[in-house]
Amino acid sequence: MITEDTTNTTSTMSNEWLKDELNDAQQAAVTAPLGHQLVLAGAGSGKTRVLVCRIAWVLLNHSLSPFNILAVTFTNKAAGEMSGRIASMVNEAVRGMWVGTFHHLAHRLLRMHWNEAKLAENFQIIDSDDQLRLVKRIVKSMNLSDNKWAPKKIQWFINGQKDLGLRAKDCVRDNFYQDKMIDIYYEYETLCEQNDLVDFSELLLRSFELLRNNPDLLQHYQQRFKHVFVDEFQDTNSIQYEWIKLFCGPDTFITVVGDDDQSIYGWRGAKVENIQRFTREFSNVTVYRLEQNYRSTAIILKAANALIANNDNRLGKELWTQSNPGEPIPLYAAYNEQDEANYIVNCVKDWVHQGGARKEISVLYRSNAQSRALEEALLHHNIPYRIYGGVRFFERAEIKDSLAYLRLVTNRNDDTAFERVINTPTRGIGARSLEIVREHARTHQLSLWQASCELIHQADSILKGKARNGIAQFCEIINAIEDKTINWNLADQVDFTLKHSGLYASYEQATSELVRSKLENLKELVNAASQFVPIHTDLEMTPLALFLSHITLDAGDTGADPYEDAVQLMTLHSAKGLEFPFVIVCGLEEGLFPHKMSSHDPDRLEEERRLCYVGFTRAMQKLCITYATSRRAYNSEFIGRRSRFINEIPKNLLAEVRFKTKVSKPVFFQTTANFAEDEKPLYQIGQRVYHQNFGEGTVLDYEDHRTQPRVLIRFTQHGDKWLLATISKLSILK
DNA sequence: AGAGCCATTGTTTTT
DNA sequence: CAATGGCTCT
Repeated sequence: MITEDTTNTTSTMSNEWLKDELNDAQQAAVTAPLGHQLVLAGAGSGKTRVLVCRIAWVLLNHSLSPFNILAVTFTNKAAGEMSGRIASMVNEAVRGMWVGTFHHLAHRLLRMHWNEAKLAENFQIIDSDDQLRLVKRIVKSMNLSDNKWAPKKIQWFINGQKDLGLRAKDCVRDNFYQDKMIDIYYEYETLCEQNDLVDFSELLLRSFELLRNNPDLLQHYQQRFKHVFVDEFQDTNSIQYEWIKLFCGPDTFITVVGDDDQSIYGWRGAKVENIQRFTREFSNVTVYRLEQNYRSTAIILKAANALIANNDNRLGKELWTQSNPGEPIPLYAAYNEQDEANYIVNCVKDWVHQGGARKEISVLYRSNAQSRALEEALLHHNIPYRIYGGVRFFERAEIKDSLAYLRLVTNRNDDTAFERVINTPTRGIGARSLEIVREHARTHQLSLWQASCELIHQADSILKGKARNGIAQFCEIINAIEDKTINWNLADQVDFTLKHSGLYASYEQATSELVRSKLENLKELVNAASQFVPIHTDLEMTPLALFLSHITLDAGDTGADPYEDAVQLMTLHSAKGLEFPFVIVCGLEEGLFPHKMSSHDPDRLEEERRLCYVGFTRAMQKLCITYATSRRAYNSEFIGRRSRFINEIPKNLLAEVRFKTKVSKPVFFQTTANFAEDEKPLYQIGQRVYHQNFGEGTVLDYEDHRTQPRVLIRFTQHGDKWLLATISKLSILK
């Protein structure tokens, strides 16, 4: 049933390399006798190296083949890095080894055993965007107001239940509110079944049930996997824990690696307690601690340690380093978010002036919305940058439209895809005709596709004229794409779909720049298809089906282009597992970081602090932190205090960039305009001004404790200058 | 049927 | 303030 390479290809290496490359603690973990292991690995302590070496060690010294290894990570990046490093260490080692994210491996299981999992062979994976649409449709069809029953809340609820391993039938009905939620959950389950759709949480839950309900299968995998490795164990949720536990048979050893101080996914169900639970539920677990940090300078590490020491809920661990102290951490108090962004731009310029590369710099922020001010500033100064997260490529509307066609080609029962593109581009099918199709589908228990086919072929169809032609045309398009391109290569297939669906044409007509970019995106999709190399070739899937799965599972996980020298912008969450020579953590204000949604609850506050800790510990040589006194949120601007996290860093590690201002009496602008004495504008920090010789600049500071009041202005072209306030002629820019 | 306008509403983090 | 959704007008 399962055919894979079982040859043992690993015996060419000696063990000497371990002695040179690893410190004592690392060596102990790597060379330990077989058994259950818990490795508590602090940030930058060589966690991945230990994991990789341990796998290599087990292969070399315990006559196991790669076939016996299961290694689970959270991100594709981590999985890729792991298999790459193992491969370079042990010849050809990864063949037959299962290395991947929870979601990938679960997906793989379901593809291999779709029948036992009670799925259609051509089931599709939906992302959270599709999921939300589905929930919206259900809420509407149940005649519930989406004010009271916010689709996002319901989506959250459903995923939460699935993460706990609960089906709709297992949920406890405590009150009216939950009752309704569970009803919707039921509807959602049915809809997914009918449409052969599987969401992210479903991948895990379904594959868990698959193994639990099929003892033969379970036994097969338990015997196959002699050694299981789990990375970032602090981020596992309930179902993932159970999932892992299932794989561990009586003869399976398991190694988990984690750091309780870096647990930042509690909000989506991750349970740090899984670490302690692991030591309880698996017998004779040996605990290893990696506490020497190799990444950061001593000052950065001290700051991070001091910060995290404020958390009560810790397993306890103090990182140390032999590195040199490095520079104190610059702390910049910006006037507002623009000033903050400009300061960051200057940091980038300085770094580059000193011979650094832009791609060595990462700017980290709490929420995606913060990227805007940064983008504007970087754009304005022509500094190449790259944003991770935010609106991802495959989430763009035009791409989703294209994918909907491809999904229908793969599976006609995909109603979500059907609804999305039945009238995109417009072909004369309105809400009324669509409702007829929906009604027919509902009464006859058909998919929308099947209903359409029946309706257009009935002699006395309720569907008339234009709409009927439109639907018939649509069905022909889908069928034609499949018939014609069935043996074509993937890129041509996608290209033909875009042509034949009319999507290309609909964007080609328009002239606006916005629409042009959409056309570019479509071409980029074809390009992505041509670049696509299927990995799991052993699965019996068409290249198209593999491509579609790949897109939903790997969307947005595009790593940095090594040739592109761009500043890296990302949230603190997506920075986990990465490191950069120069890290800037911005927006350290109460209410933003820690976020106000988390400030009330002590547990969630600790998670915010861990997030900050993660941010600080990404830095290798230089760390810089900033906050803004005033920040434009949605309607108004709000004045924030500096984050408590800043105050938790010992003063002597910080270098405040600002000068102390001593203002005893108002200081006025000398402007080019003629103002009456009493209406002369006051200097304001953050104010944009223009100087005849120096051009545009921003007021950074002012002081009047000397005989002459003076003002510090940061000019875009000429850098920082102190000017005499009453003499320099400045005009105010709005 | 479709475009465009107005109003409402939501603002954390994501595999 | 932006983005989405619903409504109206053509």
